[in-house]
Amino acid sequence: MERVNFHLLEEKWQKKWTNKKLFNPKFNKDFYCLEMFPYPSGKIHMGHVRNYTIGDVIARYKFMKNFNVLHPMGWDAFGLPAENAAKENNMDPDTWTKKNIQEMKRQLKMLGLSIDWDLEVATCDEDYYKHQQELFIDFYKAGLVSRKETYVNWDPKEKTVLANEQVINGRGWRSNAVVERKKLYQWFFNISKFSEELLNDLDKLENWPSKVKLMQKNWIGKSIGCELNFDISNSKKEKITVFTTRPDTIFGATFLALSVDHPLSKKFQDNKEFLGFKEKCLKTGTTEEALAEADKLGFKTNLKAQHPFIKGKSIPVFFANFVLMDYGLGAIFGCPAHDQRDLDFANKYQIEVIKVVEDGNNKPINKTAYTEDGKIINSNFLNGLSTKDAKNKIIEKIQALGIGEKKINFRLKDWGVSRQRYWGCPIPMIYLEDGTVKPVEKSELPVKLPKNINFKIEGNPLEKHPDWKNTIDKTTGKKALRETDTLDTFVDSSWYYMRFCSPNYKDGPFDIEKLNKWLPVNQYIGGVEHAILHLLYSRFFMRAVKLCNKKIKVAEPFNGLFTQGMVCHETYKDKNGKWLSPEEVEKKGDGHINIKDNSKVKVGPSEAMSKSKKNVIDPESMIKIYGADSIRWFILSDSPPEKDVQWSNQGVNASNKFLQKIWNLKETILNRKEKKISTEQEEEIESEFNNYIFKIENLIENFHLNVVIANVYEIYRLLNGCLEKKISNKKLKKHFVNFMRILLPFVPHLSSECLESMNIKDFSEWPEIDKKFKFKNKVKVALQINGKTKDVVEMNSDLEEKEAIEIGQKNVKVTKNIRNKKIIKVIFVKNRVINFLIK
RNA sequence: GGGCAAGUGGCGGAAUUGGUAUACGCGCUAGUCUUAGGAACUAGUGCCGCAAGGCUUAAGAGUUCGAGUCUCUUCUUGCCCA
Repeated sequence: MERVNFHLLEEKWQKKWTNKKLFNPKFNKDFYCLEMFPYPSGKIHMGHVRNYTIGDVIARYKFMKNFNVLHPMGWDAFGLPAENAAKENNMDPDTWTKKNIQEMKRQLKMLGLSIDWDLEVATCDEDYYKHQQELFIDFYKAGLVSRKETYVNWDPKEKTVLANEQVINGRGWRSNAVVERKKLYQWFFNISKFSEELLNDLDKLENWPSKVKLMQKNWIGKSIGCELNFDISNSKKEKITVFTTRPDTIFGATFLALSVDHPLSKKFQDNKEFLGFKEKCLKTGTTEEALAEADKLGFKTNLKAQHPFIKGKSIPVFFANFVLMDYGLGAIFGCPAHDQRDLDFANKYQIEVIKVVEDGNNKPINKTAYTEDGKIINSNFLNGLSTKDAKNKIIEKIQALGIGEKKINFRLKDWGVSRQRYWGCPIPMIYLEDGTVKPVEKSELPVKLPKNINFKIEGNPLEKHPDWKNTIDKTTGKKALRETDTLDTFVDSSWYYMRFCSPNYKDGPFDIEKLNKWLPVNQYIGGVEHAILHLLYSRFFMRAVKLCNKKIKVAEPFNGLFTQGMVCHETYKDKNGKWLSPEEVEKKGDGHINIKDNSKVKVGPSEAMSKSKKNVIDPESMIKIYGADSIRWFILSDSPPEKDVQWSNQGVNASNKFLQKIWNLKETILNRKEKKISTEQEEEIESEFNNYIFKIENLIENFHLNVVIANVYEIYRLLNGCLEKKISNKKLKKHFVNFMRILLPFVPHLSSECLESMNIKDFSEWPEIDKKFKFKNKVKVALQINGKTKDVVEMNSDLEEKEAIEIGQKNVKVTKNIRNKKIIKVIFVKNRVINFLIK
């Protein structure tokens, strides 16, 4: 049998698809299929292969189902690695990025993806970021952008601001340096204006994984609470207003804690001890986790607050490191018995602990706070109520007394978008000498990045540039300074799916008509690591854009979302504990050896492929050995797409062998001698084949791609078995052609070649289900005695109860079991089960 | 600590959603052929048992004619939040 040359074949079909512009939209029903675009790091990795293969199956399947498919690809091209490369290799970030894009594009093309490359965009292109600057200005004018001085997570090593999720255990995710708090003027997108909407509209996203929706819900973090005023007994002018989500525990309040930035701190600005304390606080990160973990530090003031519901009770006022100015009001009341942080603090500073929620034991609260719900005690008029009822009652009371009011609080804060970096989209704002801050005129866009930056100088490259920031305000002719921060790269990726609808549009970020036509994205596919921020920011952008332009009809950017799992591989360590890559390791007998010196290798657990652990398999070298189709086939075959998949060389090898067998089957069918024909046998096959098509359609629509592949193996067996059956060549060829059509989204090169050699011209048709054969005429029915299956027999489908039971009763295994016993009852489930209950 | 998933052969995993548990693939075993290979083909492969048969979906209970699937308890693992 002829060996398939996968390489020649794949090259041939890739050329054909490109030349024919096969993937430019042309039908009527629209389908927008989008995979998360990659960061151009230099080479594609297996995660990309998996992501884009899944997307390609969906896109090609929809294309064959006569949809007009939009399937674009682009590059998330701004970001820090380009700057690091610039530092290390003295290379211009632009050149470095474009080179990587070329390389990765070449590699992606080897996979034979059905991408319309005419739509390609890179976020670092002037043509892209120009429009992003327009959007920024539109948002600014619509009141969706603000400039605020806030604390940021400052990475002292990278000299830049980190987002909360880039801080891991108090350290920078990349640099591993201890993160500090630093006050900076920052640009913000006012995403919190949409908190309620972003939360409520999650319910409308029916085709999103509920896991992702839950994560977003928790991230937005809506909580109901109230503000409450405390009088200061020894300073009549002052009042402290706190925010709390637990007003029901007010009778357990034994201290107040203020943020070091609270307005009252001004009273202590000459107090050396306080200033020292404040400095200490800045060493703590700003994440909730860091705050909870940190040692609780306090600075006791001489102020005494008056408890609003216990006459004559005064409680001490502290400044504390775990209270932040930008959450709530920067002031809380501490109820140590029912909040762990408060309890840790109280234990440290010998503050009274009063239990006000019944915890089911009579012991006093010691080291662990009781944070669950329960019955209220020790609380005067709240006694006996549940926490929930007490919350309502106390809020009512507080409002009636005019000492506070009900407030809804969100965990979601405004999105700080300023980054002190070069390789990003310049923020199109200028500062005049008189203090005016204003956007750059749109006619002056884009604000371009300067070339010839010296990356050896520390700090913000745009700030350090000799003259880039000097400019002139177009309208007044006055001297001005440019904003030298660039935008967070999450901004770039928050609207690229909009740009794809009209990537070459010159008069704005997008052609609104096209935007309305294509959005929302029907199927978005990517890693679950973007479940929160990227998706939330994109949802914000869609709303912001809609707010700025009433003609836009789209509410949510992504209708369907699928999050795929990671690609994993075993990890290897040599005798010295150093990581080894799979190429340096060989399997020998039961163990593994280092090919360098035959020494034993320690095999670790399978983990997500990562450079640091060296457990990486390079897609291109795999394609060079096995061909793209084999790689595509394997990466889909072994695990459900939403779960992690284990890379296995044996698995790829098996995929490759199977594809070769398909080719051989085609050759055999083409050379087959005509057989005698039995209509009955032909119909049986026809019916089975129809069942498979029906089944596979459902499986693809539900992303059970690994099960599709299991079914394909069965179809192969079915067709292979047909060779010797009484089936005409014509019928057999027809089935094989349909088989190839089912396979086309998965292994497009091989199927195309097979279809061509069977003289098929149109590859864009998905096989139709012949309703006549949709359901099997024979079914297998389980015969049970007292619920235990004793035998399985074939019966005509849809047999009525009486007839079926009669057949069942004659079955040998059944009669044997029934002997000497009485049938009390028979349970009959059509086409499934006959269950005899005997005694 | 809280929330959400999940737990099925030696391994990756199926199971039409309450109706044949272990499909399909890998691996393994035996055999055939050969230009002796990391090829191809055939058969076998959950556990116990010579067999008839019995047992089996992390453990235990419950609902049901019938439970991998539903309910409760316990254990383990993963993810997210703290």
